[in-house]
Amino acid sequence: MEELGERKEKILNAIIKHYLETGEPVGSRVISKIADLSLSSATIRNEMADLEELGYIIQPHTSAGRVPSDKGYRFYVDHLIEAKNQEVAEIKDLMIEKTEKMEKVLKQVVKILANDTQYATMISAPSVRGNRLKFVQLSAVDENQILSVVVMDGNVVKNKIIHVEDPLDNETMLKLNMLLNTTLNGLTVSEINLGLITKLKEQAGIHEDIIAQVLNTVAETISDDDLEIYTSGATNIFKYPELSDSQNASELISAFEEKQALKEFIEETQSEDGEDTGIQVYIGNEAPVQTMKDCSVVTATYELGGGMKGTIGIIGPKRMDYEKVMDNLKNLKSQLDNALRGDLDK
Amino acid sequence: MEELGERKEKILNAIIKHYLETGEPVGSRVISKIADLSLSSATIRNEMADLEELGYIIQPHTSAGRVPSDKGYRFYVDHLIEAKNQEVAEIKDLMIEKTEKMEKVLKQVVKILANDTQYATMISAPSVRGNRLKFVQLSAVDENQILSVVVMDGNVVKNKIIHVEDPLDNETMLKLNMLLNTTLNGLTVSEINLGLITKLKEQAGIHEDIIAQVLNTVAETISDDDLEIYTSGATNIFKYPELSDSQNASELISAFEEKQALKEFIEETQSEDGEDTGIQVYIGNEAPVQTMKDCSVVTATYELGGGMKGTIGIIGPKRMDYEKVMDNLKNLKSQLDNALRGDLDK
DNA sequence: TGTTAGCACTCGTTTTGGTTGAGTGCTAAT
DNA sequence: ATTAGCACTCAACCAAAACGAGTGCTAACA
Repeated sequence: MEELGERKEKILNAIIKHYLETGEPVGSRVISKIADLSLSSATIRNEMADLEELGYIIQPHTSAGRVPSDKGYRFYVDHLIEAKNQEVAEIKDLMIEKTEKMEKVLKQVVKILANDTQYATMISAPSVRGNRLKFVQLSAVDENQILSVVVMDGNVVKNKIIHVEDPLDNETMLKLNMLLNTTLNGLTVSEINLGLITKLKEQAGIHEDIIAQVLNTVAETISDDDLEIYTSGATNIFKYPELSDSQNASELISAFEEKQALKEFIEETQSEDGEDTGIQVYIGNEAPVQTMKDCSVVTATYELGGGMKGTIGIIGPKRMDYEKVMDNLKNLKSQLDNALRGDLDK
Repeated sequence: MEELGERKEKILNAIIKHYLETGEPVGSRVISKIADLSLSSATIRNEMADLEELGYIIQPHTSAGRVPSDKGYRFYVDHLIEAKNQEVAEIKDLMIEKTEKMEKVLKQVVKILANDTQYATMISAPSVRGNRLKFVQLSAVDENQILSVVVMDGNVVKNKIIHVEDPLDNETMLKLNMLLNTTLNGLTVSEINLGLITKLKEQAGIHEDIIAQVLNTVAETISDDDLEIYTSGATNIFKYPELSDSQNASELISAFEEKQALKEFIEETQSEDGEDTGIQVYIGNEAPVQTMKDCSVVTATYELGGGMKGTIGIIGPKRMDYEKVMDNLKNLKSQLDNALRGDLDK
């Protein structure tokens, strides 16, 4: 990337900052008044012409002020990160109650975040892929129904009703439970391979269909289409005119409703290893989802140990308040860590 | 309600029908051509003037055609219901897979419905208030954690992790399980009164806190803020210009996101006993929620026996295709009945 | 050589005013 | 009671004009 020179940088920064606030194209006069470098509008104009040539800013039409380009935003954000990286994120307490259901925590978090930032937000539950089985139990609910309960590390509980033709006597039930627990306990899902399954079924004898259904439950637990995503504040989009012309808004909100696009995002996010901070910024077309080409998306990945990863994301206009958003996310990231971890071993 | 006279009725009907199709104010000429009564536009004009005076139609501005008022729609819908009541709803098979999770069925239904009608749709899971306890079980997950599983009639399963200071020995656990099951089995939640609770705790001795937490889980199961609502097609709103000016659309979609308003709706719906068909139509201000004053809402209540009730709703513009929507709902209502009932005892 | 004042120019936005046409209400004829 | 006819209304459309924010360029200046 080209070297800009201090003055140009300052001007570019001023332009972007002002644009972030107003959302209107910003002209040379404004900058000459605002920026602490005392220069006339004419000089600024010259510099702006240069900046435009370099691709950092854009003139929407001949006689309008300038607007940051994606490249401009990128510059801004990158420098922001540089500047911020040293600082320790100041942690205001967001009052996450230590409620026992992760689902509730997440719903609460995403709501708070949306409210606080006034952007659209999403959060994915930590994927339990690679998570360990902790406890399995079958119990007879009535003659033809067996309830299978599976508990994974992190207290993710999954249950399923299994239908059987003939009632199981107590003893068999006990034996099956024993078998399942001793065999599966402590395993990750990926460790349950075909050999193991065959062995299990063999030992279960005539009840192999039950085993199959239990394993099915386990498989479901980590299935990808089950990746839960919570969203909030989708309608905040309407607060930003550049996003809210009905065509655009409709698509965006649709994406939020469907959640399919969000999943793609989260996968992308988690694969692309976010540098040290774990925070990533996608500006405009950088986003892996076409629908969001007019937005910026800031994501953070949180981890719970044992490879459980989740993603928080904020979707807003390109002129979002990156500083605030990134601080917020950093903050939340650590709090989430605490809250959920605390939850786990409490 | 005033008597209209056949001719006025015919004209009113023609106006509304035409308006439903086009969404444009309809003038006297159009009606004189369309309606099978051969009258000149002038005559129609006279009649229209009358209808306006009676409040069935409205002139948006002096030199425009007429548009149905809420009262007009109401007239139309009421007569529609009268006419349709005799007929048996024709049942096309919607291919609801008999998957075992109610949640999935509902999500699927609401999606199909939204897709089919092109309106916004919602569905509430059948409330288990008044539902019976079928099975309770505690099991030790590890030293400090006990998993409590509660199964209600209709196979609604709820679980909760309970934290304890000291591990429980096997025997105690067995005793507690026995106690809980014998005492609670077959009871509805409202039947679990204070006396019972005290008695239970007494018998549990030092483990009364565990009992308390189990009961808590039961209480949560039927708590009102837990009333699950699934929605789909909220963005269909954008398809109807009269609803999609950004102010309106934002509020509406917001309502869909928050779901609070929808809850109010569903409560209203279920209390107000929908006549024989179980289908209700709210036009404009008839809706109990202010946000929807420019919409019409059609709801149907489905029942699963044992007092479990759920509500399906369709939210669209006032000029929605009532006929289609009501047919659709009637249809779905019965299918849902089958699918979920089938699910229950399968 | 870098900065600045001045000025002509551009171009989107807003305002204005005129035209159009669908639709009405009223009146008089049928 | 119905209808033809006509004057009237008014939102919608369109083109021309006025506006003004902002530019690029040039010439003067430190």
